[in-house]
Amino acid sequence: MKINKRYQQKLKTHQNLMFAALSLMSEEKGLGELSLREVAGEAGIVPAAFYRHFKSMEELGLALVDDSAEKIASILKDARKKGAYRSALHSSIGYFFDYVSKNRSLFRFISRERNGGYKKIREKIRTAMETIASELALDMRMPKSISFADTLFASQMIVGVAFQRASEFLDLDGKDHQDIRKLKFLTVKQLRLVFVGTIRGRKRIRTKIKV
Amino acid sequence: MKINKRYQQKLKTHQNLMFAALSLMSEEKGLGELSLREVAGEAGIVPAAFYRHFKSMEELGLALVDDSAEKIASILKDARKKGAYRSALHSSIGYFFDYVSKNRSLFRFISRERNGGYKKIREKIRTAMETIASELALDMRMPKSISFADTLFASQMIVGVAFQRASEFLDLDGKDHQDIRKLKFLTVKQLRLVFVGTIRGRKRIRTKIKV
DNA sequence: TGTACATCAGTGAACGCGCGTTCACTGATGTAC
DNA sequence: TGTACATCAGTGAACGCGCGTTCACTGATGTAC
Repeated sequence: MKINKRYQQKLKTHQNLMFAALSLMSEEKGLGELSLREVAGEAGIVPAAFYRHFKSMEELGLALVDDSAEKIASILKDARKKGAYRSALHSSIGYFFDYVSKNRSLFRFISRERNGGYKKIREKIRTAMETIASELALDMRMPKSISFADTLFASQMIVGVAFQRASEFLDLDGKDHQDIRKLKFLTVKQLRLVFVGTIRGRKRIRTKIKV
Repeated sequence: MKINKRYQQKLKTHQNLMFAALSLMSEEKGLGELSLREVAGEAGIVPAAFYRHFKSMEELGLALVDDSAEKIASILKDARKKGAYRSALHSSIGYFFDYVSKNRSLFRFISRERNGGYKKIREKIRTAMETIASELALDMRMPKSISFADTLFASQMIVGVAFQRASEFLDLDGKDHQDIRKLKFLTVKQLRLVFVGTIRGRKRIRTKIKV
């Protein structure tokens, strides 16, 4: 009973193409700035063969969102497991930024295409972020007085904050140790504010607020 | 005393180029997807003449950030003035989304390039957002117990939320009236949470929080 | 197992196209006298 | 005011280049008998 060699090779090339695209993205280049030819070249196939796998770069991008979202979700799940006995916010944040640092292209891709690139891709990323937030909400231990709806809303904000800060983090990139410390501090502060707002926001406040 | 006709014409073309670039951006195209030739064409000059004004598209982009940030800042300032006697958050939000709707390309450009495009442009946008947040902080009436530093931090979050939601708003674009209502509702809720978190966050909270 | 045919991922050449950039130029505007 | 020269925004042609896409093809792998 031989397994299908041809099919396996195709899967391999498929993955090579996605990996190639991710690798070719950088500080200055997103999906939209990549050419089909350079991606094919990097993946070790001829440009025409690209079409055996995707009908356009946009389609490759959509596949890449699926892939990246899955990886990020499992990374975060893992981080939550590891941090199970360390509930302090700032140590969780430490883990998170470590992961971002070790998976630059992944986070860069998602951050960049979240508001740029193709509309379909933006929408897919937003859906994926919702999914990640839902998973986070299920794992989050909030006071019993907080409804699941509020927990979910908080987790959506947390995911939003995390991705935005990850994007800023990637631009600091190794150097600027002082700036990175500041960014982490601000992230902790911002997330703490989300928790405070969620937990203390049950009662109506009356203040002169104007925006 | 004749004014300088040649210089005025140059300024005009300069503005035409920036306007052309902004107009050519759309749901699917950011600065990085525009070609020098199409921008020059739209502005009514020959490609080679582009170089009389900018040495690259990136430089045009940087000029565009200055321009857009200034416009958005004055729009927001205006909105705050108009809303001076209507302190309710949701009516301010209403004004804001109206402005976004009437200045799509402006907000689209900033949202898109904030995390995508060229690094220099990202940095310039972030600086501009800081400036806008500072101006907002000065105008914001917070309880006396809140320090200016905390007010500033809140205003930075508000600006961040506003731009992120503006970006999502632009993708709903006219249709999906129900989704737009939901988006506005979520924005109000999110901003309210920022205020609650800021005002009630003075005292330390102790809860089992894990991220 | 061996043979004959089908499948199909990847090839390689070719195409027309728009791109960024260069260059010598033009002619209206500005300046010095 | 009139003249002679300088400036310089915009021109138009040319360049070499990488692009996406098409096509008939190849040859290893898979399948039917």
